[in-house]
Amino acid sequence: MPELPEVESARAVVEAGALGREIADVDDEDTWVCRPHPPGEIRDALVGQVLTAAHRRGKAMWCDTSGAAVLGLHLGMSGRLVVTDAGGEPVEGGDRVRGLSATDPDRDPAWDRFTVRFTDGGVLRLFDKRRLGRVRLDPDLGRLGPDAGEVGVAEFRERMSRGTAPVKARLLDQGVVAGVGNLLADETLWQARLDPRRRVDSLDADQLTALHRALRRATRRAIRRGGVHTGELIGHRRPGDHCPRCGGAMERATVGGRTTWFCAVEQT
DNA sequence: AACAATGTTCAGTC
DNA sequence: GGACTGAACATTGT
Repeated sequence: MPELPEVESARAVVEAGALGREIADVDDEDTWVCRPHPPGEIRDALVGQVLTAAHRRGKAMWCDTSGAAVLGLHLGMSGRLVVTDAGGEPVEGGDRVRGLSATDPDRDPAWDRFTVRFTDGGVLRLFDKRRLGRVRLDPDLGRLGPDAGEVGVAEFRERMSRGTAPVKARLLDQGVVAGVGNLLADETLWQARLDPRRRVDSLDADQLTALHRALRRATRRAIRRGGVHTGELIGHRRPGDHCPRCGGAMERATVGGRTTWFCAVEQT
């Protein structure tokens, strides 16, 4: 699930429910998710501290603590954050679409990959079926581009137009602009009526400006509505589907290594 | 059973 | 060295 909008939801949940509570214990035994930290290293850095702020840039999220550590959280392909209060009730915050309640049958505890327990009985957990999420101390954010929902038009044009890659591949490059995933990229390119396979050096200034506007619109709209799966193009990504705007056949391709759906009539 | 999956990274190849 | 591509990563769902 997680692209920028989902991560923003997760960040809001942490901000609303996990700040200022003393950390009693941490389960960091999953050495794959917590690599390169050996078991106990993250726990030792967090126990006795409180989280003081929750930040996000693109799909990267991190928490400041009262100690020296910064806690980096990445949801990967399928990760979600669940914060529960002392009574085990999930904290509401940003995830309006499918909250994972404590009683949700979908919430197999075997998929808890990282857990922070607070002294008041509350819990913050990373729930991740595919285990591609990542927890680490002092994450390196230096290679991330500006956030996709915040980047200005001039900087966007300058960063996007460099090189010769297909425009979708460039959108997915987190070092160019941070936060765009496969679904948001398809949605954005569809809104901008651009062929995902087009090389960035073939785009003129007007098209780059339109792409910027489409990206910010799609990103902010998805945040507002609770996720990328609220986009207009979702549900039109199967063989035989049609463009919700013009009715033309949706076409499938592989661009930037990802399955790509676009309207072959309108996206040129 | 084979393949795709909303992400990142690393090994290759220009 | 930079830009770019494709496979690998771990696991689940179709």
